[in-house]
Amino acid sequence: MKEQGDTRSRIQEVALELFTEHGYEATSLREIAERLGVTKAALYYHFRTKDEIITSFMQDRAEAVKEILEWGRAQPRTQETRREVVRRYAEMMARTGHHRVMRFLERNQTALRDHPKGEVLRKTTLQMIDLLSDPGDPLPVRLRSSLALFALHASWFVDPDGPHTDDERTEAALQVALELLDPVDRSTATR
Amino acid sequence: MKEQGDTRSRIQEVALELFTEHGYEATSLREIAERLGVTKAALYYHFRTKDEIITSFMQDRAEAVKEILEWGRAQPRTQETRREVVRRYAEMMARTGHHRVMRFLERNQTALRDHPKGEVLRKTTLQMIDLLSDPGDPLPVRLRSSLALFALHASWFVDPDGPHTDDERTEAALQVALELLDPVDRSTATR
DNA sequence: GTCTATAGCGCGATAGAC
DNA sequence: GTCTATCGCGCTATAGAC
Repeated sequence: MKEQGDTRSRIQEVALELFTEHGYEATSLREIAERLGVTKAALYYHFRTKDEIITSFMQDRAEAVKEILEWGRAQPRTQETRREVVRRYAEMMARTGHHRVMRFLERNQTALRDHPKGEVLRKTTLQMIDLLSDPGDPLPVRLRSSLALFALHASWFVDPDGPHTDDERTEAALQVALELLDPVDRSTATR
Repeated sequence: MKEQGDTRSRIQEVALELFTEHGYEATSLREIAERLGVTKAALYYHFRTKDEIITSFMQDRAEAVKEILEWGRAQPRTQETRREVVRRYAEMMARTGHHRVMRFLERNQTALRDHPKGEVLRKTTLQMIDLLSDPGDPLPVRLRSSLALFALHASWFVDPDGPHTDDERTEAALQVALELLDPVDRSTATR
């Protein structure tokens, strides 16, 4: 996903928005073309299929997650490593607009069920959860790990009309995710 | 959604499963009919449109949530009320299979974007969040409320191949949701 | 690099027999 | 209550002109 304003990038930009807003299957190439002021056939010059449009931006998102994953696996399996993994994920997210692609993926889970790149991206997310807790841990622990990761994504869509800045969203996401990762002992804690 | 095995119920059952698994738009009436061993035309005897199939099971889910919502609004706006709202939601969920319809809704967000019943169900969920925290509360608080509700749904889909019983899922969901609702003061808490 | 025109297909939905 | 047969539509994708 380049920031450049060439036709190829503009197609990706508009497609990601429409696919997220109205759904991948529900969005026709005609709609994308109309929004851009060109015809369907023009899109086929830049992308060989409708599928290739989404492949193009899911690819590098999966690679960004894999990078964090590999760093985490090379570290000792401590709680501090887990905290750092979450911090790196949050930082990457804020830096790359990762959450926009994740939202697209989330809202088109069913349509992308058998999509190779969708599967890869979903699988890396599951591996992130397995890095934040052990697969054999009790269900509440597993649930908290899943929610920690989900919190990072969800923070961008809570109170969408609220006055929250991007920095506030990143900070809130990180705070809540870290809480979920290190639940305090409630039997001795003060309220 | 009756438990009876008549054709109408079986259509709803199969449709909900396929719509959740492969997506509403991606699932054709032909597929549903084939799975049931009948023809498309037979479906049209029981439901006038494809749309009506999903309307039929989203309707009463929205009403179940509204019931809890109305009870909660009639109570004093205390933390104990909020806890009880979450408990009642969890109980209703375990009792009615609510989570299956919520998962369907979640995974077909885009397709159901302009669907009247989908909007109602989504709106009642947002109103639940507004019951668990004030719309003006700081972002982390809002995020926790959203996650509390999401935890109740998500608990059914974490570790899908794990050995967890329905009771364990309900209990874990409730525990984590209540934690999110009443975060302890970490500055004085013991780890 | 973008156009017009169209092929080819599967969809939701309907008509009417049994 | 379920069948066969079919209609009309909009979709992805392609061919070939400019």
